[in-house]
Amino acid sequence: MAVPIKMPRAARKELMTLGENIRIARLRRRLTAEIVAQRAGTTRQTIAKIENGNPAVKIGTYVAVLQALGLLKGWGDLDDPVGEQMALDDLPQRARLKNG
Amino acid sequence: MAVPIKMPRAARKELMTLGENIRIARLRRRLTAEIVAQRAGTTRQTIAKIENGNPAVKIGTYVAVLQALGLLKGWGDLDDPVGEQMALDDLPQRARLKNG
DNA sequence: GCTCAATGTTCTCTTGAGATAACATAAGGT
DNA sequence: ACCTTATGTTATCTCAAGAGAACATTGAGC
Repeated sequence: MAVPIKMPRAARKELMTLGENIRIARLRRRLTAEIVAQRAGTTRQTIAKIENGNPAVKIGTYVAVLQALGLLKGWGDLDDPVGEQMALDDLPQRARLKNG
Repeated sequence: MAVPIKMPRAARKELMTLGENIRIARLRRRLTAEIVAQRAGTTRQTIAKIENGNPAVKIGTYVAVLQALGLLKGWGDLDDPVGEQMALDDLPQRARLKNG
């Protein structure tokens, strides 16, 4: 197997958590990797990569797999602690750093 | 720009939501795409792809970006409705479909 | 414990993502 | 309004992800 990409520990851990959760969800539904792969339009090898937390998998494949497991809805909603302190109206379209 | 990969509507929409949320989080922090790209070890073009919901971006890059914005923690925790009805102890290591 | 399907693992080949650079456009601050 | 910089956009090139196949291993169910 290809050597996993170099990544910060925390990031790697989070990906492994996500993969493990996906595997658990799959097994709870008694679905084989092959079946999920077909539904998601990919291969079982890629399903394995996802479940192992391989960072070199396209987000589109992840989303397709989540959808195949019925876990997609609301997935894109991040809750941002900073957001609670700042209205959307105050957002600039661009971030300006120095002197302009 | 390359033509986005064919995907189910719901999946595409969820990705666009995630990208928009990432953009909002970035702007709230007054960070340029360039800065976030540097922190995440990628380029501003890829940041743009993420914010536009392009499904052909590696999950590792997403995770790095989320980390750069302080949004990583807990991201890999999916809540599975099915999970509430089934203990982890009952999980098989493999999913068996037919007669074995 | 036997069987066979599910998963692990490795290989080759093709394709497209991502880096880099260059230019165009537009928003923010003064 | 101006000027600077952030972002949009496109093009080229490289390299690895992903598909597909083939074989090894292991677990679920009988």
